[in-house]
Amino acid sequence: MIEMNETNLKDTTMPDSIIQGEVPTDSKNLYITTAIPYATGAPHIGNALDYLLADIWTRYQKQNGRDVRFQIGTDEHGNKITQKSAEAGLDPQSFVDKNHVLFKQVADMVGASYTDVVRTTDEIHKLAVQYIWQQLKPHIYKDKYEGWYCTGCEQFYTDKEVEVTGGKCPNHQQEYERLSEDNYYLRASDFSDQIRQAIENDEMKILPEFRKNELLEMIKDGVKDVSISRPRKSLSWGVAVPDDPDHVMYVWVDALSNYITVLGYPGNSDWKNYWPADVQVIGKDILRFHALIWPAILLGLGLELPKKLLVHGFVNVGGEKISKTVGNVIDPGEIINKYGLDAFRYYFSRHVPTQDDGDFTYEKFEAAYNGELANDLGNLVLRVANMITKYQAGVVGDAPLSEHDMSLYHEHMEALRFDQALDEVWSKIQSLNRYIDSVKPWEVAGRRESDTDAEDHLSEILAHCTGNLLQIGDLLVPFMPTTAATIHNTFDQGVITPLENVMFTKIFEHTPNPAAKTTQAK
RNA sequence: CGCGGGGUGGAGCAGUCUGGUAGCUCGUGUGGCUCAUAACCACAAGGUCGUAGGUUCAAAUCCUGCCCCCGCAACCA
Repeated sequence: MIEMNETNLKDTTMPDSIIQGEVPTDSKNLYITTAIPYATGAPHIGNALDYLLADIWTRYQKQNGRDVRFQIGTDEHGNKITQKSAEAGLDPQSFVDKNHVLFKQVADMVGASYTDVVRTTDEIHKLAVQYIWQQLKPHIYKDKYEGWYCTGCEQFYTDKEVEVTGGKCPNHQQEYERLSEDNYYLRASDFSDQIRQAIENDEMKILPEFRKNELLEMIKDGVKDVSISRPRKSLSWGVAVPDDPDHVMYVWVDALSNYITVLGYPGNSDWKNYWPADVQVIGKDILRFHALIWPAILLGLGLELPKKLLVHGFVNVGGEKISKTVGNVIDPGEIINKYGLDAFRYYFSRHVPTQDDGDFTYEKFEAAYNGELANDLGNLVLRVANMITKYQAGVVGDAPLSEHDMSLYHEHMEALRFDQALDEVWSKIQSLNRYIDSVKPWEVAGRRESDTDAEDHLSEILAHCTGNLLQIGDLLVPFMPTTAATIHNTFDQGVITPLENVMFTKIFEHTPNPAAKTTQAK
């Protein structure tokens, strides 16, 4: 969806940063990726979080004048797909066609402004992956894989699984056999030192830092080679290994390569304008593959490593792990329908720590919605707009740009701590509420008949408020696009555009309504 | 001895690297204000900082032991 002709414009028409001097000034286009979920079933909140975090970074960079490409997609090969599609009475391709749409819908639902969509069953992807395999050949070797095999399941099981089940397959009630088969292996060990160094010196920066340390500890003795194929008889739904039709690619080379094949690698040289990726957003469960196997592939191809891996955590519900059997799955659509998209984006970007596990309950969500969005922000916008309408017939004086130092906000953004960046915005919102209470514009308005300076003073105050709100609107652009637009539309034109609706109407479905209590007390 | 994260007022967290009045948000109580969505603002109550010891003039912060919670543990995609 990126127009090709945009890529060469950057030299002549590089836009000025909206927020000058606050961001690094290298002018390269940026590329941001999300993990491609396995298209076996329905999307979950973790996928939504991937899309959201990537989108926040994308919008922030676009706001700063960058040209950003943002990829989403699905991983559509493997035995689980074959199995699930059979259960659903579909052929594998129809099955993934159907599921692919579900993931795309979630991305759309959370407002992700992606530019590219990749599917591992795309013809062009499969061809590119085979090309990649060819390039990797100096680092590929064939070896025996030996393990416990169930002829009923037609697959291998780990020692641990065999131990847990007492040596008998629970699905087929038969004993595992010791079998061996040929696998191709990627000699990731060739790149142990390079990978370790890239992680150590932040050339490929892993955020948060404790994940980086965890990983370095894990590979202090080197990176292990990894099996990257299966015999066709045990894995049919996948990309054929070039020059060896009896073998099919296992997930790694196929799926991880999506990050470059979607850019057009190797055929369309436009990929060079975007790779290496600026940020790759992943969940903590897939860090190892992205920090070890993926770099091995890239180094084998002679490509640069991604600049940053943003590792987010999991979302719990009331402290419990989300699980389908427990039935505590949360549906983004339900939240968005009731509270609105911006409220959803707000909660999951501020109250779920960007780089750690978070917790969701409807109580917490609603408390944040009513307390922070409706009371702090919505009410602030309304009270300022109202005073301008009431005291100045809606005319906004010259709003001086707020000279508030927002370097902390930008520091947090650059560090990919979106939660903390929003904390800064809210502290600004609170300051403005305090400011209004301390200067008491309504008293100033009341003095205008007797005090000739009052008129000027009042308009100064309201202009100051307007300037601050416009800045708050700017800062909210990456997080809450609609809200930011509403703020700008209201104050931007020199004359107040009255709000059509109250922002963030109070909702008390999961928290007590204070109105009931106050009435009773008085 | 597998690796890592964490235990701070009712709840959720910051502070620990670079020792020295324990801070923030919510909740609770009192008061103020009226521009505003029963909102906003001020003040107050409430913590022996998991536990036992050690170092120090001084420890949430440094050292040691112990207890508890939570992830990861390589083919699971």
